[in-house]
Amino acid sequence: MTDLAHPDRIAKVTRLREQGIDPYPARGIQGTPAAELSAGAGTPDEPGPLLGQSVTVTGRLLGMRDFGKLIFAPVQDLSGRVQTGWQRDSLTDWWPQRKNYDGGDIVAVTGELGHTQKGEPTVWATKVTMLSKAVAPPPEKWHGLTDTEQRYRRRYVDLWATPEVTQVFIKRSKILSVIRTYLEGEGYLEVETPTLHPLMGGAAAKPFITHHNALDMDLFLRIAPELYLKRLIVGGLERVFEFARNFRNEGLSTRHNPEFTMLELYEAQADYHRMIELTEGMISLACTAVNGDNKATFREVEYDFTPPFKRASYLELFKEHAGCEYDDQAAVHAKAKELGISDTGEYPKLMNDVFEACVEDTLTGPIFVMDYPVEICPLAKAKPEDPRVAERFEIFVAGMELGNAFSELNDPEEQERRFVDQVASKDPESPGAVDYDYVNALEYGMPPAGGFGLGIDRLVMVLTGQDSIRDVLLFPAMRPQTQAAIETTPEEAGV
RNA sequence: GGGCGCGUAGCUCAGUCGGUAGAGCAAUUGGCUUUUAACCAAUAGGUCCUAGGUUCGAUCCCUAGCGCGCUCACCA
Repeated sequence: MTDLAHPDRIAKVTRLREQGIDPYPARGIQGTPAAELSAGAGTPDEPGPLLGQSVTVTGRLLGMRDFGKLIFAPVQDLSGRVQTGWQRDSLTDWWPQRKNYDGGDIVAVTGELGHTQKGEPTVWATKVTMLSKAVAPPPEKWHGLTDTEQRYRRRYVDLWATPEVTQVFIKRSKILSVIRTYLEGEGYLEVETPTLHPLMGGAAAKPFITHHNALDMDLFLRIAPELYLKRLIVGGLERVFEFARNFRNEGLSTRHNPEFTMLELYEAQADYHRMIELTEGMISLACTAVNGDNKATFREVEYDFTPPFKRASYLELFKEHAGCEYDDQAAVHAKAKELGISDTGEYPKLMNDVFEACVEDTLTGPIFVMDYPVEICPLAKAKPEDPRVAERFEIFVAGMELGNAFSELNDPEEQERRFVDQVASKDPESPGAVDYDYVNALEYGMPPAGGFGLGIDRLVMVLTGQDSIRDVLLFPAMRPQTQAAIETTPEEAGV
């Protein structure tokens, strides 16, 4: 037992057992959702279809009020709450053990559905069954859990103590479901690719490194599924998508969690224009699924996701906000200095840093930023009409990058050259070795293809109006709380 | 990693201009058959985040650390 278990409640567990009652019975009891009972009872003036029927409700006891010979005991389940009324005269045999029941306990209550004098739908109990005794007391009934640390650490309490939290995660599930259904309707195949990668690639980020004992080799937790999914396009699967959990060994913020979910999809014979169509389609559907229409309010600003979204050219945005041409190195260096951006010696990175500093905050969105300089797009195909830029877009909402797409590079020679350049780069986030197996895949011929990656967590933030990525992750990354957890090394844990 | 803020009962919070702490809810006991933040009375519950320092005395002041939040940096 931890010190959260209350001695009085532990004593009640013993008392229940002494009375021959199992406080943790093996079988559950199926009931009717609380919300259905509330609705089904109607009002005293307009009785609902369930009024007067014998019903059962199963859930957590919260907010009990004891009047001596009558106890009002609301029961909460996933659907909501319904009040139950326990009367001594209807529960004669059971009555003496009522004191073994506390707020937080999981119970089943059976009885006739009726109303109180004030018209509150109420299950008038003829039977009360303990399904699980809570030895830890619930949070304070009015304020609930407000300490964000406690909410994230003890989500198993937060979810029922803060009902809005549950709604966010129900919406997250709906968003995933709608996107999946949409893509399947477009002929896409959902696939799963490795999470343990022998080489890092498909994005630029610091990786987590782990070790496989039997193979005696280091492996990277994937930072992106991109190169595997494109291998499947070479393999002829034509349209594939994956809800990929990616891992990046970088800082935490309201927009960053070390593991996050990215939807990536690839479509043969498509280009980035087709990716725009899919992006607009899935985001609009997802928004409607959770908000009823194409509007979502995020950080006190309303966004409209009715297609088509705005488009703007990277080069033009650069000129407009940075005040110089993207390839005017002297001017860009001057601008970088003015903004206090450190120069790593890589001009394309510096140029893009200037773009991000000058432009990103202005991208209220939803907006597609189109046609990025080819130097910062190692996996994208150059635009035939203007080889200075790659056929790539990023979609922004609230100044936040939500997704990234391009017409995929499928020239093996060009790909190999760009990989070699990356490896030679001083950037510590560049891959350490060329992925020759991927080059080899391209040598077999990858059809022209469009690809797209969408940050699911950020999309959920925007669509559900949550300011922090932690509020859309059930268990956001936190430092371990207990000293024991900190001091237990992997070896001690038997790993 | 930098800056700012916070850390007191199971929960939500007061408070002590330095003399080892209180309220409400939760819990326990008693009362109450129509409440819905029920009510009334009583009881119990605290390493005041940790470790040093200053002091006759530290929960309070100082230093360091730990944890959390916000923010900046980082972030294809």
